[in-house]
Amino acid sequence: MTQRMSLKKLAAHLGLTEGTVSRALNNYPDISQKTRDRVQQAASELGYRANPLARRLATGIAEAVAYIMPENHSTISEPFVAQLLAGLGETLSERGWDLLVTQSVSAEEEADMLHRLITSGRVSGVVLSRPLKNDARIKLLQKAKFPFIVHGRSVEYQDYAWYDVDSKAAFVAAVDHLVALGHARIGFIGAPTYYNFAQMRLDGYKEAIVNNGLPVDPDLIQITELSDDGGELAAGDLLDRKHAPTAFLCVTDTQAFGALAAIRARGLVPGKHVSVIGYDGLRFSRHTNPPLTTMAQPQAHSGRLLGDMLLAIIDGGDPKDFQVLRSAELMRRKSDGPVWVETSETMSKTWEEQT
Amino acid sequence: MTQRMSLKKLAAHLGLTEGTVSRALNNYPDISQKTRDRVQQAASELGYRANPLARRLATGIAEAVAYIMPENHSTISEPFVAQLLAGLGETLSERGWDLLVTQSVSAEEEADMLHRLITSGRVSGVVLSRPLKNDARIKLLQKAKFPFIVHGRSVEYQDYAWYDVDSKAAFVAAVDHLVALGHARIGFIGAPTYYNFAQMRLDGYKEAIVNNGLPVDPDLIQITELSDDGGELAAGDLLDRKHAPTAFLCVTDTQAFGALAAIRARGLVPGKHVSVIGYDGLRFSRHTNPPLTTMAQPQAHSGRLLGDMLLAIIDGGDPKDFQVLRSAELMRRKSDGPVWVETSETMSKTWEEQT
DNA sequence: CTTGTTTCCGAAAGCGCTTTCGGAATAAGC
DNA sequence: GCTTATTCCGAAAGCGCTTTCGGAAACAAG
Repeated sequence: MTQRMSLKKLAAHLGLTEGTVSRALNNYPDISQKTRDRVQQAASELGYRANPLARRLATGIAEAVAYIMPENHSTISEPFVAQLLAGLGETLSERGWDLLVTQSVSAEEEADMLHRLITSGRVSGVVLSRPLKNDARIKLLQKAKFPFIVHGRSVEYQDYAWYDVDSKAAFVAAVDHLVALGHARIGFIGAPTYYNFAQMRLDGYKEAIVNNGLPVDPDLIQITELSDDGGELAAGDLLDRKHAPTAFLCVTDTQAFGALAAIRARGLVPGKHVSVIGYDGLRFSRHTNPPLTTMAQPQAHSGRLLGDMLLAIIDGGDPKDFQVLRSAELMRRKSDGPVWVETSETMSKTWEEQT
Repeated sequence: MTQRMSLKKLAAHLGLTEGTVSRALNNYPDISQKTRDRVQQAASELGYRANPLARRLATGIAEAVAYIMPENHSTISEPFVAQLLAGLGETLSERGWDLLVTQSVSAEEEADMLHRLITSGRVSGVVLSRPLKNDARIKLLQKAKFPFIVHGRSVEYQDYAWYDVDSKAAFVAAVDHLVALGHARIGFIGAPTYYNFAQMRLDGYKEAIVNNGLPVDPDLIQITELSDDGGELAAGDLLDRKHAPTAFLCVTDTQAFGALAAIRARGLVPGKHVSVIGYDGLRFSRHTNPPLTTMAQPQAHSGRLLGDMLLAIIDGGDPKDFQVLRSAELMRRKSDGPVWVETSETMSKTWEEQT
């Protein structure tokens, strides 16, 4: 362990040329089996490992992939990035590749950052997350013909690879579920619709409302920020109105946490007086008060899956062949229930007075 | 944008030598101000950016840092890795450096992985997290004289850089708080003590118990896994005993979630019949039932801090000069309260019957 | 035994940058 | 005006590996 082993030293030790040793190690066909074995054994005995930087420069293959973290890290909105990174890292390490993590400061800066990243040669592929409705990053990557995959879908999703959960269908199911419970005034707590996932969930909500013969009431739709506070504010606002909704559908579990808080703060009990359903299926959601009913997305091996798909594309696969849509499932806990029927006594009272 | 700009082309364009252009761009003193300006302007006009791989190979500086993710990603035990990564990434990107993320499969493999990582030249520094009591990784890095910083402390923490929260003191404070509320039988729900943080918290607990003139009862100490389920099992076990504790101290908020569940499952109300205090101060903890009282650690800019310290060490700073200890604060919510005094009626009844 | 094939390895040119060294050109010193 | 210092740039040798090309040696074919 005096000095790091180098190809040159290995070659000298074997009485061979650097080029020959290199080809022997990389299983070139023009090396006899005998010397190949000799070289590989010596390499492992001396603990030789090619310097990745040198190899990458020589081959032009970065042997690394970048994960672009979504912004909004100030909220608890990213409970699964650790899981996703673990999965990604697992796939990559099997190939000996590196996983880079980057994060943009602003949206405009992000395109710039991404451009620098892919032209710098540091990575051979990119995984994007939480795409916008009309995402400049996707356009950029497509134009550059750079391998990438996106976690989620943008509006036009024909031509690139993605992994997503059908949250529109999930919201349809959630609305249907609530309607079946007798709810007719269902509040929607959403996120800015430049996020395509927010748009899709809103679409699902509206579609299902209509299909159930209910009116789409714009007053019942609140767009707010992706945090518990956002959810609390939005739900509170809706609850304080004349015709408060009897149920809430939230775009994320995190917002649903806030909605629960808003309901409790008004002396009502979630799941009894007012229902709320979240989306995500965070492990944590079972601990809320009451335990949150939510549309759980299968996030088990999404990291691995994304990694495998990206590698396949880097290897020359057609991105169009890599589009997988999973579906979410209603995980019923305690925050939903039949619409609260007011008794004759309580009929004329306000919520507050009922406590 | 036909072909990526190279030093060679830039040099040709300027009628200069590659070496000269390189030195001009890197502000070497042996380049006249005039040509330096000329070069730098041309470079920015033509959008030239040095190829990082080539630069790294030539200089021997990896311009990258690795974050070793803690294992246990199956639990929700790592809610802040996203935040930490964001902070780290921010610091690094200001310098144009990369952030690598790796994760080990097994503990033994980790030492190997780490050794390969630091000898491969891919990174200039490493940030470790959640050190074990006697951490082989730290020894390895020290022996190799490789720049690193650890998030948390190991047993011997004189000679290297670390950032940690004084969780021992936090547990002393928590015990004092509970004792002041009249609690004399305080259960401790801990984690395997090969994690040094688990050991330190246990030490704090024991020390405070003794200082308060109470007996350290081994039966009150449960070591379990770092998850909500672990906490629930451990708390349940304790609650079902003859002399159940009147309060729980949990090593993490996540475990505390489980403890709350165990208490509620037995028809008791946390914060009234049985107190529980967690540790971490997760944002999420305000949403439990009831809202969790916890020792909140300042995790605001830990990522940035770790990054800055590591860079300073890489720049030649003495690791011993980079040791910062923050303290946690009691964040009182609703899961703690004075010890439950049984009335004469309930005196002889069991917990279950009281509901 | 010659000619034509294969097999296998050496030589050398990169990959795109950095950095040391030496020397021409210019400025300073007397 | 000549010597001694400075200033500034060119030349060249790496960094540690890969990959193409050509040719000597070994083999097969006639």
